Amino acid sequence: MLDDVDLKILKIIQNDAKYPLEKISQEVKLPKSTVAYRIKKMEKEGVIKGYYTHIDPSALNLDYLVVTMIKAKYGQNYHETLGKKLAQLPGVWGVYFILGDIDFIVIARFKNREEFLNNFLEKLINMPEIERTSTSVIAKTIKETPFQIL
Amino acid sequence: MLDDVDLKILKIIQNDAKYPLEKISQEVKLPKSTVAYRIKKMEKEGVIKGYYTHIDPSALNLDYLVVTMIKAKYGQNYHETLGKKLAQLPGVWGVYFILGDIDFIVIARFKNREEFLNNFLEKLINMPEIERTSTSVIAKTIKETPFQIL
DNA sequence: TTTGAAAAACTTATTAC
DNA sequence: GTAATAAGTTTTTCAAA
Repeated sequence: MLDDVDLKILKIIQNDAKYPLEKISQEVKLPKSTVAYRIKKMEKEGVIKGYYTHIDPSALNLDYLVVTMIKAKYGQNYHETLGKKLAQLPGVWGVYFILGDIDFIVIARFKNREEFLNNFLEKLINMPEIERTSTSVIAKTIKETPFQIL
Repeated sequence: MLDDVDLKILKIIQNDAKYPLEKISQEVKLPKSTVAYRIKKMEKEGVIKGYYTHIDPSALNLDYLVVTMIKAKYGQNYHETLGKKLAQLPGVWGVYFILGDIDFIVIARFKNREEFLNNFLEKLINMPEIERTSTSVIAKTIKETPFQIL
């Protein structure tokens, strides 16, 4: 479905969404219009899902990061509803459903401990689908490049 | 440092890096040149760290996702060196240093179980700084929007 | 730091192959 | 799917406030 040229294009734009068509065309040695055609096609097919601006969280004082492990209560569709609820909590950017002793890993960002407690942990406690939770504070983000996949 | 207009601009472009200046200028009710000036300023100051293309990992068959918990051996600068080593492993996009029983949480993406074993786990095993590891397979990514912070 | 206008750069549309 | 050109947009520059 994707050939080498597509991959080369993706590799170029994944870290620089505004990289000019002209330069891409030089690097892949195809005319601008062809590169444009291929990019549009990948957008339509869902290979390219969007173009994001990477904003430094620290600039907004979002320096209180946490990872929370969640075990859901055993029951019918607890996982389904709980996953959705977790994804909607303010500050939460990552919700992963995993196989094992824990059911969910949630990664979230807050301004400070108070916001974490009031906007997040307080709400977790009131969710009936949750059996237990365990939160760790992230002391340092060493790497965070989810969209760098090539 | 950032005023309401800056925040409004960031909010618009965080999910659409290619949103035209003209439309932004209409929405914040300031001329294009002013909006351009502010964006450039935020780029220089590091508030805006880049523009990424969101590529669907499934399009590249990167559907084997894992979360690995790592405990480092007790020692001098094990954490520092280990953190760097983990960040360089292929497939790894998230490395978080946490406070608690575990030292690192690593999130990575592979094509299949074999690539995970050969390119990742095999290498972990050979790192002398590691005390023990525990890996969970992510059954479902419910949310993953690290750069959506506004 | 803001602004408007002009220039430069970039993207899209069109057509043909 | 590729390619060339033309048309249309968007971004950048710049002098002035």
